Amino acid sequence: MPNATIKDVAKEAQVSTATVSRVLNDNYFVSPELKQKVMDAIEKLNYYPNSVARSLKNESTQTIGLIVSDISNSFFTIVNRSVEDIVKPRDYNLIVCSTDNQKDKEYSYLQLLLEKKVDGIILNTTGYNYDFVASVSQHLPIVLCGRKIENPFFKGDFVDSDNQTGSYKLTRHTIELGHRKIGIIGGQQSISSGTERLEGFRHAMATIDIKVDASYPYQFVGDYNRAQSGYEGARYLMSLQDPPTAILAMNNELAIGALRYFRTHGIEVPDQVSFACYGNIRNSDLFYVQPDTVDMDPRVIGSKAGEMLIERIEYKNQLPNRELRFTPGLVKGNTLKRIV
Amino acid sequence: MPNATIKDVAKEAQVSTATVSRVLNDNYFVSPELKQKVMDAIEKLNYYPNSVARSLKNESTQTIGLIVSDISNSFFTIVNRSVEDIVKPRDYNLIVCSTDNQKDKEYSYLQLLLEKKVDGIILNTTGYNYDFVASVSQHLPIVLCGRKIENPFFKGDFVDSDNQTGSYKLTRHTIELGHRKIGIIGGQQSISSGTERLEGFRHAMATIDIKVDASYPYQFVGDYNRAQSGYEGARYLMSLQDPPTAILAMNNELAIGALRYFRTHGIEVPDQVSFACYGNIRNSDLFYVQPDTVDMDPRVIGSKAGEMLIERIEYKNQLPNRELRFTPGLVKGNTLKRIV
DNA sequence: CAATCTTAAGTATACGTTTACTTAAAACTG
DNA sequence: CAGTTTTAAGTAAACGTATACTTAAGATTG
Repeated sequence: MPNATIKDVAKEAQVSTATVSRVLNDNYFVSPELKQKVMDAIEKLNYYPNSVARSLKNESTQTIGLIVSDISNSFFTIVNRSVEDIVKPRDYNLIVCSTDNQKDKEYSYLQLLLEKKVDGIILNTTGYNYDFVASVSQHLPIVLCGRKIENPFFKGDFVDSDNQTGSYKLTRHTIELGHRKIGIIGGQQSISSGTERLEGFRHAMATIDIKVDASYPYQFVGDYNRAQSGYEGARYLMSLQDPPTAILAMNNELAIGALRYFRTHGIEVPDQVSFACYGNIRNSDLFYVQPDTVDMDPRVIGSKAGEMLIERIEYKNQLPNRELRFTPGLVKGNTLKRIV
Repeated sequence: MPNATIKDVAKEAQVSTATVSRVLNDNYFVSPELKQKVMDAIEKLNYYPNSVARSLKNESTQTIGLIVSDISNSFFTIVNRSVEDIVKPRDYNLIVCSTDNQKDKEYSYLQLLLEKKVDGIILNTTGYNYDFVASVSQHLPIVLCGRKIENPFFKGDFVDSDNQTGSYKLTRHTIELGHRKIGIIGGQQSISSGTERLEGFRHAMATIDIKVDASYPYQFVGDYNRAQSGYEGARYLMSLQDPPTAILAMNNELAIGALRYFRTHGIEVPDQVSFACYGNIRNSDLFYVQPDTVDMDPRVIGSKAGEMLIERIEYKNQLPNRELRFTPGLVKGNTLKRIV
């Protein structure tokens, strides 16, 4: 037996479908007797509503898309969970998508969510589809998470840590510990956090008159989503003729790769090289060293993104663009050492 | 301007909606001229199909529900990703739900996915809603993941590591290293993997004539989803008058908690107590010790679950119940030490 | 108490698709 | 070439719900 529909319930209760619908939605007066009859019929037929039909009629799916570079990155894992915790009580669900930072995948997921008529999207964009994202944003509530979009026509919100300040703080701190040859393993420059963190680094280095440009020797551009690329960055920097005395990894994945390189190659941290990174690393309290980090809580970012998106949905996207930046602090570890 | 519909396209191309639909689905001959006109109209109006309407008509949403205890547990994070990678090419999407192992949450998510008319569910069940799950399984393809269901009427598949064997192997190995006082931090007994792993432990202990029952002193029942509970387990066991010489944690979260306890309380592993756990721990190669583990790859489990579910969907749930068990091996670390 | 207002419930349409059924014209056939 | 078959395209119904509109009966009014 296929599922009962509202018609079956109506027939069973000897009322019209309108009455059944009214009982279900409790948005119109129905006499107690009929209400009871409907309830009984629902019970008897084991009826439950069909959301698809409801969505078609209501033009709202109560579904939110979450597009991130990689849901198995522990940062996004927590973001995912935090968003879920925020939206579930408001009766929203999450469709989760990983782009692997590929333009095509992001594009096709956006298209798909559009077709699925999601009510809104939380997007950690690749940065490559800015025009398309901007165009989608005209009609669909979007909160960008961690990565800004270039297009001035973009409509929506943005949540992130204050990358430039965080990176500046971290670099300044490293400088104050006496370091001058400071290596950086950065992320893609197509991504706002990639450029902003580099910018913070650059500004801090400028305070000691070191110019960070194409000729800066201690720079490696990695991929935020591949720990392996942090590994390669560490190898590159440590293989230089005159290696840096400190290395800063610009996100958690890169940091994991770098630490892996150090460990597997017997490079003592911080005795042989100091180290720090942007962003907390899950369970790093159990690591063989405790990296000094720029604190960035995915929980807060996820919750805020969820809240902002729901607001935007409720206001039918009729809100000014908003930007929320969390100013990060430094968390002391034992991988940054003063040098003389 | 709201989105164009198939009617708008039909009008623009001066054909019927049927023709447009046929062009879209490419499932019926349409003359090249008309086809071109339709394509042009689609292009011009920036039309894309409405999945909700399509789903209503087709009775298929191309959506799969993934219900797990906690999506931020690194094991499920990887499962999630693996499932996504399997189902995406088949045009399925994932709605992800975390139950926190609570009966009510699982129930309401199941109900919700039912209403959303998902095409199938991958379920890491709490174990509490077995009757409901069994009843849902009659009509909707379900693949259980990691936790079996009691009800004999359940219809569907089951994927897991071979818990009993894995746990037996691990315990036997520990015994062979000379341990006799072996502590176990287990999971909920409402969960099949909880009981099975305990059972493997029990069998192995029986080989040295130690009976593991309610009176067994070195047992702590924890919560698979809370590392904190592994911490408490380790504290409990190490605080005993005559503490165990080895402790086995029955999943990755419990293991993390236990290691945390050891580390923060200066308990040397393996000198003061040996340790091992069931299931890989993410990035444990960077930990201060490398736990000996029973290998369990979430990638394989996720992929298989995805594949089996899709098969089950394609065969309209007309398949015998299947059970897939991965026989796990031991991975050597440095936390298990021979004692004399 | 006739005229008007209120209201509980029903009728029927719409949401955007897909497709069974229909139709008209073209292509065969003997 | 009249009769039959094929076929490209159109018409209209259906998926399950929500609700604007309608209706009939009861309540209210002067």
